[in-house]
Amino acid sequence: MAFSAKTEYGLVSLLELAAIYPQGGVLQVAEIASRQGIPDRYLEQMLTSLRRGRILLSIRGPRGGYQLARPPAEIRIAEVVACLEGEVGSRGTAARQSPEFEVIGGLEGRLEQARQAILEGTSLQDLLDDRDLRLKSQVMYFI
Amino acid sequence: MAFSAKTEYGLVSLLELAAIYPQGGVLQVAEIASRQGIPDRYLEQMLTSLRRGRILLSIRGPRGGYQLARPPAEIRIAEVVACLEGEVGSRGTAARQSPEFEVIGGLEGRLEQARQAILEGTSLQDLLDDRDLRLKSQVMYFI
DNA sequence: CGTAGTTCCGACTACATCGCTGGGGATGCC
DNA sequence: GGCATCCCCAGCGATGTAGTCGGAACTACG
Repeated sequence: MAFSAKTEYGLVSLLELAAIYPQGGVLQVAEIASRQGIPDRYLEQMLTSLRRGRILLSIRGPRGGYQLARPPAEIRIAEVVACLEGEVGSRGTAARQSPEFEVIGGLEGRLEQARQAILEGTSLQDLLDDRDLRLKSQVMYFI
Repeated sequence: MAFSAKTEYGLVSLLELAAIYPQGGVLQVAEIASRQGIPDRYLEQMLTSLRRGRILLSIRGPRGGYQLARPPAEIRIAEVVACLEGEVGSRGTAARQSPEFEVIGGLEGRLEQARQAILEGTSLQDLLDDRDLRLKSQVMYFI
């Protein structure tokens, strides 16, 4: 898996919220959790992270829930991923100081860069379009 | 870090061996370990994995050691990485079966594919060339 | 105003993996 | 035979991951 469970759970939740964003849609933790088969008390933490990262807005009290803070086209996946799996102090051990380790470090840099390019180049809207395409073809297959 | 310590250690060792491959070079675990500042008993395990993956040959007894099984240009980094961080049964938890999870899975697939393309497209010789370039510019800076 | 439905916050546990160490065995040159 | 080297595998501490829990804070509604 390229993503941790945390990241996956957060992303599917954002997808659900993105799908109903035009209607100013709000969903509760329990709704998303039960529909996606995710432990709700766990999902809670991801949505809290996303709120702190200003990707979600929360509404407290009865009839509360979460909604996107911005339109799906303005939410880059890179931002979401950073928000969900960031928070780890002192990334990695200080790289060794030999030419060989430097070369490997360069390769790692290129890998990270390629990954980042994809995540930066993908918006929540893109994933939503992907989902709608799948749903549509699924329906046509059903007919 | 894009690589685990295991993978980094294995790669720098291969780089050292690649540098002396034309002379049919052999190095011992202890030599590589001390020069790169790696715990030798740990490095031993990586080199054993690489031997099992037919990337290294080993010579036992006094004046023994390890050498590349093939020229550096014929060793793809993808193969090395797979050999070093593979060995984990049942890759990841079975992906959930909702359209949203499938979309995320697709994104993960694209990420893995981009990573794999880089690792497949890079040979040990490429990294060696990179290292030689760094060494050369380091020397010129020294002068 | 009270209550019930929610989000919010932080602590806790169980388990796996990672980085590393250690004990001995096998092999082979001298 | 002795020593240098690789070989195999067991275990250990620290860290991270996935998930659980108790309860406080907030707020819509009757």
